[in-house]
Amino acid sequence: MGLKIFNTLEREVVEFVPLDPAGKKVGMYCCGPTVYDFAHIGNFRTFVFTDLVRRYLDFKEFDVTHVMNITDVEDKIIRTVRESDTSLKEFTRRFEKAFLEDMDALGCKAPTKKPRATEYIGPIIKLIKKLVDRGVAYQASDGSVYFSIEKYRGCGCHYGQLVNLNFGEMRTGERVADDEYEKESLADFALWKARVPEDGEVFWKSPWGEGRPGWHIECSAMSTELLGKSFDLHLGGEDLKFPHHEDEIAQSEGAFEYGDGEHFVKFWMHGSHLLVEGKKMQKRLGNFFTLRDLTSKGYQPREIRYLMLSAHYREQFNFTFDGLDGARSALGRLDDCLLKLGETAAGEGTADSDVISAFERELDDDFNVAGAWRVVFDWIRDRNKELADESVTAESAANALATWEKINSVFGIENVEAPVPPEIQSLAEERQAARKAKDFQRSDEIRDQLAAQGWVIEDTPKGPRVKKA
RNA sequence: GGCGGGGUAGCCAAGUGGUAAGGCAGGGCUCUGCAAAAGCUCCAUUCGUCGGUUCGAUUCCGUCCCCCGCCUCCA
Repeated sequence: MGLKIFNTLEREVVEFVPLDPAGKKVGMYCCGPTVYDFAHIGNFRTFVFTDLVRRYLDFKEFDVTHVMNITDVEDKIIRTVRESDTSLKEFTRRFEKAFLEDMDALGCKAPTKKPRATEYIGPIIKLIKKLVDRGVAYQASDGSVYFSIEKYRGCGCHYGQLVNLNFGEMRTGERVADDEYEKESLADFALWKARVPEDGEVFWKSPWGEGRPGWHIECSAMSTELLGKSFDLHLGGEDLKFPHHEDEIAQSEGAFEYGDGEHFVKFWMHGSHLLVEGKKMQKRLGNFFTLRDLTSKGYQPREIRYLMLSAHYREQFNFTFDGLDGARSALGRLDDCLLKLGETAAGEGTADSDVISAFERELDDDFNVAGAWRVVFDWIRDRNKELADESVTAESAANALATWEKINSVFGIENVEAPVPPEIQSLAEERQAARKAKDFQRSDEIRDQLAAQGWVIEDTPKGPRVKKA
């Protein structure tokens, strides 16, 4: 069975065939965070999407090198550093740490490599030098180095691979006016920004004088440095298609020699944005959430992850609190079933290959997570039926758990069981004694008391089961 | 204005040229001391609009309406 993905480059769903002749190694690059603030759940939708791709490639037994950059030098960062007492490093490391903690909480596997832009200034300069030497970049009178789209196109290269560009028809809004540099053409973009007083102590030496890298160049430099001039997969949010990814292509294909049919990146994948209650997330609308905002409201990261994994990555997704509550219920159903299976299981199980291949068939189809969840929930219902009519054996339960483990290696919905505190446990025991004595008034009192503390009791034929509400 | 993605039950969300998965919420029943959990069951004659093609369209074509994203340092 082969994986098919929507390749932005081709604008259609195509078979995923890695560059590696053995079909084993996969180089994957994801545009990571700019660490100037806590990331919001919209950002995390993209990272949960890239994690799904990463995990599924692992599941398919590809040998994946997953690179995610950390952008730790950028206009907003420099401004904030200047306005505060911290150093660039101190400031960015703080948010990098927070970002990685959030990623971990959301069940995202750590990328193989997490290069920081500031630690790749050498390769960045090397790459810009290549572009200047090849005549597709120039230093302007302001000292900055720009990429010339005209010269690039003149070399027979194609600018506008990911989006259909029509510069004449484009709206050049306020954002261009902000960018007052001495460029030859409006479409040109900065590779190296000459040092200005506002940059403070944030600068590096280069053949073009002191300055700092432009936005796009870091990704070209780090990806080609770590994955080679051609690699398999590049992912990011849909807003990055243009200009960021388009410029990455231009910088890389402008700098390196590519043979016929060779490209910087073979497959591009873009995740759609998250809306909140039907609207774009904006601070002034009050619908701007970080992961920490949600966890402080009592939501669990796994619930957020589940919610994000309930919609196709190329569909715009509407985040709602109703949806988040629904995610909790759905996960509760999974947890309960798995808990019961765990109580019965013994020995090493074997995953049910029919279920796994049905699951795989769905994900092979450009990550049809909804279809995959259908397979999971149909399977859960069957397991519950067996549990209800007591036809589950220690072996079948173990097999079911092995099946789940395989599924969960892709979905990564952690099920951390809260340990039952001793005082809760003793209350539960007291209630059970009251029940035995048919003192239902007392036992219901205790149940209410437990509920008030966030614990629920389920009476089963095997005795009471205490779990977190 | 240019480019792109959508409109499927109360909500979220798959899907197919042959008569609508799954999840959440809701109703009923079984089980239970009562619950909870679970099971069974009900819940879109209908897939934004209007036309067309077809034996048959939600699925193909065209029209229109609406929503959303990008258009130069935002995932």
